Amino acid sequence: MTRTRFAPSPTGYMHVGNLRTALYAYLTARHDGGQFILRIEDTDRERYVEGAVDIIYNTLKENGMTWDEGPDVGGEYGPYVQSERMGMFKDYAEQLVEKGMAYRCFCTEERLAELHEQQKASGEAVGHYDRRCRCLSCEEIQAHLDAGDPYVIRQKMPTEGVTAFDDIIYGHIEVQNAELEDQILIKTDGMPTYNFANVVDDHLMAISHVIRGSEYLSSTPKYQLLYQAFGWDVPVYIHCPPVMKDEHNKLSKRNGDASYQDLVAQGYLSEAVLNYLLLLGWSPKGEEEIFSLEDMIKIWDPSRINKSPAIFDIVKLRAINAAHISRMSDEEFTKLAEPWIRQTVKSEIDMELLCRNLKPRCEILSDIPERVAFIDNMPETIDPELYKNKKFKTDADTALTALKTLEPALAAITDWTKDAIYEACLAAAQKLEVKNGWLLYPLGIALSGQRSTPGGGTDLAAIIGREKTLERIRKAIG
RNA sequence: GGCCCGUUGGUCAAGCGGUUAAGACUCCGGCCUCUCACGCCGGCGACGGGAGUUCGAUUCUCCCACGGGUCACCA
Repeated sequence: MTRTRFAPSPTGYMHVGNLRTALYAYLTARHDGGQFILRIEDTDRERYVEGAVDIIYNTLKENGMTWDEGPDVGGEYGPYVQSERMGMFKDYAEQLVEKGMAYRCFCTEERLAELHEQQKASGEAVGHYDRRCRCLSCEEIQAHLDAGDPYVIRQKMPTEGVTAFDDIIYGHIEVQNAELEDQILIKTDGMPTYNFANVVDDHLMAISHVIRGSEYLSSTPKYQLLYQAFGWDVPVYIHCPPVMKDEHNKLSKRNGDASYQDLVAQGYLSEAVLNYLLLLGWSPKGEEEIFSLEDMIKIWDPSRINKSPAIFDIVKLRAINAAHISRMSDEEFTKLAEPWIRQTVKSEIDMELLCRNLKPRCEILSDIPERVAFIDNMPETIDPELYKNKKFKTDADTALTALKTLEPALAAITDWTKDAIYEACLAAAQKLEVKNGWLLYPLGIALSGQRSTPGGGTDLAAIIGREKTLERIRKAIG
């Protein structure tokens, strides 16, 4: 049974790299018909941010990623909040001590610091604990214990040989055991270190696939040895490369890079963000790139995750967002777009027609307010240059003629609809023996005061209504 | 610095010994068209470097360069 977990720390907004990891874990579980578990790793009180857990819940929910077990929904492997599990780890570490795979270390922080200085001075391999307490006699240990000396429990690493593991993405990786430090499992306060808690939790929760960032690649051999020491089955490892801001820097909330929440606030669709994230570091087998979450579950294959870091490209995200918008129904789009339109347009308009015209013209929702602002706010004067169009051979002079022709023709319309307006304009053009564009291009300019508009002249007329249309034409005629 | 990992156009990427080295985004043309956009057609643009192995390397091996990660009683 495939069981994956997403184990975020509640430290604030969810950044996109994190969301991507959640997605990959979710997809791996769902593709196999397995379970997706949410575990909150909140033991770092320093970085804990109030409300961050809700952000995690909401982000996953907004994206349709449901979890089968978690703090809020429970499950048979709980509790799912790490801080509530803290008491259970010491026993596991003691088991290892009894097996001779771990040992108590009574070295003080001062000695460790001293050791570090010495190592630095002598130029030998820095950082590693010298394993002094590894060969303490029973009597010595008992003496320390009797004296009530504080101690940590360290993992006893093999001194020779290699430890190997297999990663779905990176393949077979081997490291020399001599490189490994006797890492601390249980701190002096009796609480586990992250690495230890993580292994025990994953085992206890029966996690079958561990999906996490590639920064854990170098600590995985230690994890591997822990699983072996306990005699537990090792999970399948899937290490994902980081999402980068540029060639050198990881995307992070620290330097204010866009979080998922920021992107949504900027008018990106959550489906599009998720779709983009799917593609950032992973590629589907075929050519199709636009997917719903359901599609993703079907086609997901973790072995196609790329090995190298991927740079986050907002331009591509925009394109994916546009693709999702264009695939929406007009009704759906209208519902989403209306609040954005209403930011700059208060007057009564043909909302449906506007939205139909807007849909293929906006890549993200926040493009909208500025695009439609002309509806309520026309510039005082229209730059005559705008009337120039090479193809239709128009300029300010021809525009004047055109608008003078249009004014009575439009004024005569009783049924103010896009079709009726268009018909009337066509008739006028025929009468004048000119191309439609010659007549209609200036109309769009006169009604909007800008070159780029959501729809042609007749669309605009229908959208803003008869009164405004005639008023603007008359003003343009002067 | 030690160890681990990576390196295909500007970006995301396919490729898994023999290909005119896909595709997407961007950019540039053209078509369509009542503007702009959408759409369609076309174009520019890449295997980090050097040795091997091989009849043949983007693909395998080694070295170098560059980049990333990791070396806590943080998670």
